[in-house]
Amino acid sequence: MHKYEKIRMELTRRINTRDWPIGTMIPHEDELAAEFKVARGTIRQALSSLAEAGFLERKKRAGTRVAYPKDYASTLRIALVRDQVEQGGHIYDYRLLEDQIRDGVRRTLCLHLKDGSPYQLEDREINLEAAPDAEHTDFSKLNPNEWLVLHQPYSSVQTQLCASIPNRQDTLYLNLERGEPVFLVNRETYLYNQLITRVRLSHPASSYSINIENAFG
Amino acid sequence: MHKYEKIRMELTRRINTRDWPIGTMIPHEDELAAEFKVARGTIRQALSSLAEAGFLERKKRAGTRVAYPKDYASTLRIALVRDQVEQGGHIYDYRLLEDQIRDGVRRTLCLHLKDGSPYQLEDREINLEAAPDAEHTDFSKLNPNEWLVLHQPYSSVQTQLCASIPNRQDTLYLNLERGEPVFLVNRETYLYNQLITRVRLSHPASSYSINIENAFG
DNA sequence: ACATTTAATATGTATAGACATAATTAAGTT
DNA sequence: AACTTAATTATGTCTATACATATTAAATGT
Repeated sequence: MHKYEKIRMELTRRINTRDWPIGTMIPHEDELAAEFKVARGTIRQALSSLAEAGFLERKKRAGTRVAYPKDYASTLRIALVRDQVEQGGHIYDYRLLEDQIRDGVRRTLCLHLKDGSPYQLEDREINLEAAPDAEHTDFSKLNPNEWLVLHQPYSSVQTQLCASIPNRQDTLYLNLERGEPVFLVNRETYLYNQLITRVRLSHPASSYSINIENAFG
Repeated sequence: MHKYEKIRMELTRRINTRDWPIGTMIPHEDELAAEFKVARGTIRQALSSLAEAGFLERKKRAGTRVAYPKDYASTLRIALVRDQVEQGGHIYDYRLLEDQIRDGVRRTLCLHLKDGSPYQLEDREINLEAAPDAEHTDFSKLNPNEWLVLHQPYSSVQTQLCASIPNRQDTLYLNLERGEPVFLVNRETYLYNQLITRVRLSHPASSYSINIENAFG
């Protein structure tokens, strides 16, 4: 184990146990460097990663304080649907249900299957002006999401997570129980302010959830 | 603007435009240092942050390659409910509906309001063995979540996001439309493998969503 | 007393060099 | 050909030093 890792562990302990209470200032980099008998750079590596994770707040001249936990910060990773399914050792498959071009927009409807059951319904629009290569691509073998992620440059993504009553398409394709809602992921992808693609991903609520684990040890 | 920021911007551009296609190796640190006429440490600052963000994969001896985008990584920050409400300039209020202790567990039911309307129903259990200070705290003025976050040490958090049919409590308190589902956040908080608290946060689907923005410029 | 200027200081950025480590490649052995 | 061992090399860690910058605290002037 490296020095900065040991130091980060010890500092994390002091924060978690409230030895260093929330809102209080902690010792300066030089003091900590002296305490742990390392160079300032090594202390900085530990402090910076803790600040990045939201546990410390650092300001020039003012020093470093234990952050007031305004939120539970955690890195959410929404994997490609194929990986989501195959990760659990299940069989992935998908079907291209609709595919049409109108007014410079290619619209696709895909059903993604897990062990043969509906897992995700993907309703997508691609702006062909911004992504001309997507006009003549065959999505019957490689799904639109995977193709876009591989070939289409993008620079920002907006994601919305919500619950919803199923729409007609959801009801038609997702094999929902009576009254079962859907979990929605709505996403817009941009390349420098130009919309590339907009997608609505719907999942049966009974068999879909996003799980996040967060350890500060 | 600092050198490493300029460099990171330029490298990001090369990745986004696929000048450096996905999966290919990029030049070594020393080569980039020579190209940009900076020290290796400065290049490392840029490369490390891009690797942290998931755009590059780095391995000793093997070098650095443009990462296959397995997922959309993004930092999800779920704020304290009070901040969520007040952030939009709305009025926050809450009511403690139930509060009882049984078998070493304190169970609380709280309704959080946004401009007087139900926003979140919080159904919580606190393990008093692990959090003895929570036994005699008055939650009628300071809500349990805020108290715990301020006073209770914890070291790991598990969060689940899902959609669901409302249960009896949800129906009773959340003023749901007919057939309206709820958006659920289930969370368990631990201090070194000891369960501190378990909470079920339910929100009316029609007025709640989690929004994430992600820019790589 | 108040506003303004100046000094002090903790963190931030950048450089240079040494050594550690993991993964690959090359060399040597059976 | 297959297996083991040694050399190579790009990234990772650590140190030491210098200067930049933002913010606070002190000094100064009116």
